[in-house]
Amino acid sequence: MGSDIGELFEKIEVTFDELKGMRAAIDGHNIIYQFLSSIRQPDGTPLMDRNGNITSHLTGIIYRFTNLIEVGIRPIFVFDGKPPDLKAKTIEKRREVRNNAELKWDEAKERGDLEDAMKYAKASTRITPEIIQDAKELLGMMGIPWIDAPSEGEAQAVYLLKNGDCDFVGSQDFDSLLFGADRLVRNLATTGKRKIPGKKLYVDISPEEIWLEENLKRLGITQQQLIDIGILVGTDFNEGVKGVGPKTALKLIKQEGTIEKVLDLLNVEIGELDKVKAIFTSPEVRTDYEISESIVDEEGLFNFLCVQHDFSRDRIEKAISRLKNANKGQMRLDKWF
DNA sequence: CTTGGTCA
DNA sequence: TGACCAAGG
Repeated sequence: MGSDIGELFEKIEVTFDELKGMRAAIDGHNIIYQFLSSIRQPDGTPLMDRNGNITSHLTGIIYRFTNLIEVGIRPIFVFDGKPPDLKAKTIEKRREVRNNAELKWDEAKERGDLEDAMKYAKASTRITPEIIQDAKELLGMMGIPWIDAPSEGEAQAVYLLKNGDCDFVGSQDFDSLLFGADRLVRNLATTGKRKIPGKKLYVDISPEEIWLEENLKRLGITQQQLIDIGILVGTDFNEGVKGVGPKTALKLIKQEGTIEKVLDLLNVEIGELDKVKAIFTSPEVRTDYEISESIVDEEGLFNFLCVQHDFSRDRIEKAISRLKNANKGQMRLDKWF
């Protein structure tokens, strides 16, 4: 979300075979946002049931995670709790951007500009408590465990990783690296086609992993210095220094050693620096969670998706049977090893 | 985003 | 098969 530090890291393409059997801590907010913003009609309208409830995220979750479970990945969703106070400015700014985009979406629709309509519709994506609630209900019935973080979901996901309760963090964002995620996997989807924004061009996208330790070694920095770089560039919790991007930040941190010295050199300040640092170095996490994969609630899924939310019977029956078969395969495998 | 039909 | 595309809810 916040940190623009992605370009500093080396990404390694990875196959699903290599990820087979692994537990993935999924950043729930991140993936739901992606589904909501991308699963839309040409004029930007999201998928909805007959009562006008948005269902784009449910579509995304049922199909993508059926696929992932079928290839042997075991997801654990982590949801955001209460944001740190320092995030208030970011949240307010996002709300303004959303409201503005909503107006422009309407205007674009009126003048029949589909491309603009889609652009502004995506920018107006809003995650409501109902959307999160529906997602959790669906996950439960799919047999996918989820937990609530007390604060930042990414931080909780990294705690799971460090605690041995998952094998990697799955997110498009790089923030988990600031929290110390040893292994981050991006593009965790089985169908690898993605549209290039604004163009009618599609490229093949495959999963890629980022190993934190190797990257720190290659960059010649410590974890603390990576956090310093993130803060210089800007995070959800601070604004960052104007004119300083990832490359400049890396250079300055390597040259000066610490963010304090860099700020002295540039003669600028970052408000509540120690508090921002602490969000990454000692984040608020829950340690008393329980992760339990459950069985597929066939009837519940059919009722929730088809009866309540107007999903196609054929498609959902197929997805349910694939889910059940995948789980059976998993069980058998567990018994053998 | 994913599915599933069509067509070379 | 694989590329392409409309539709999904």
